Amino acid sequence: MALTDDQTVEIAEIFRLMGDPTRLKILIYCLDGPVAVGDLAQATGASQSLVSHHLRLLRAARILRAERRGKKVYYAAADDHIRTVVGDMIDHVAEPAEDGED
Amino acid sequence: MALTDDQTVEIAEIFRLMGDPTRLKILIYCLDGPVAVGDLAQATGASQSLVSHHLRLLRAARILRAERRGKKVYYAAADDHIRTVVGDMIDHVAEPAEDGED
DNA sequence: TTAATATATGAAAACGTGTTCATGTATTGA
DNA sequence: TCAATACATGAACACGTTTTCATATATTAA
Repeated sequence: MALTDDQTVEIAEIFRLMGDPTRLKILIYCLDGPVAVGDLAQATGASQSLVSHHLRLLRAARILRAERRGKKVYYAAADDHIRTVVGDMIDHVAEPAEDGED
Repeated sequence: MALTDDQTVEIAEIFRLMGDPTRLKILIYCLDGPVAVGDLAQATGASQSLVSHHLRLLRAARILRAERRGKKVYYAAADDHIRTVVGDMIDHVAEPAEDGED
């Protein structure tokens, strides 16, 4: 599986966006279904403004997608790859360390 | 699957480390087996010093593990979760975009 | 021990990112 | 239209990170 330089940079960009605790919390809350911005702010403990800023980045990278219903805007994971990647990482952290580490 | 705050921060840290193009290139080259530092520098086009700095971070986070053989030090992915996460992400980028995006 | 090769590390420069605050836009209901 | 709710955005501050350069450590061979 050979990647172009652009593809590598694209993947790095997605990982980078997942690499901030506030953004990752937002993302995890969105994994199981659409969540409104206000609810994300409350769940994460971050300000509404900060959540919106992060949501814009996650949306631009196609990690989340937005859908307006009336006054509220609901965000959800863009696709199953995102869910799988985060799920794998959760497994990685949950699992006891493997043999031979330092 | 509920995560503690510490676990969320730990996962974010791993994603963050994968989120730099130079580091991600290093990581991808290490996915299929141990690679020496000098070879990583040549493959990525980064300086030996920069590669070493990045390797230290990847090692500290248990994303890569090091093994010395004579003068050379070989780095490889620490476990299968790492391989799986990167593999999923490669699929994500390779796949055509899903329906309904903007 | 000395030289050569391979890797690691400390400090500083250059650059980028997360967060807050104030304000703007969109939607609904009266 | 006016007020209220929900979300988005621009600017600026504060902070952290990537990278380079010089130098140090480890291993092997002579």
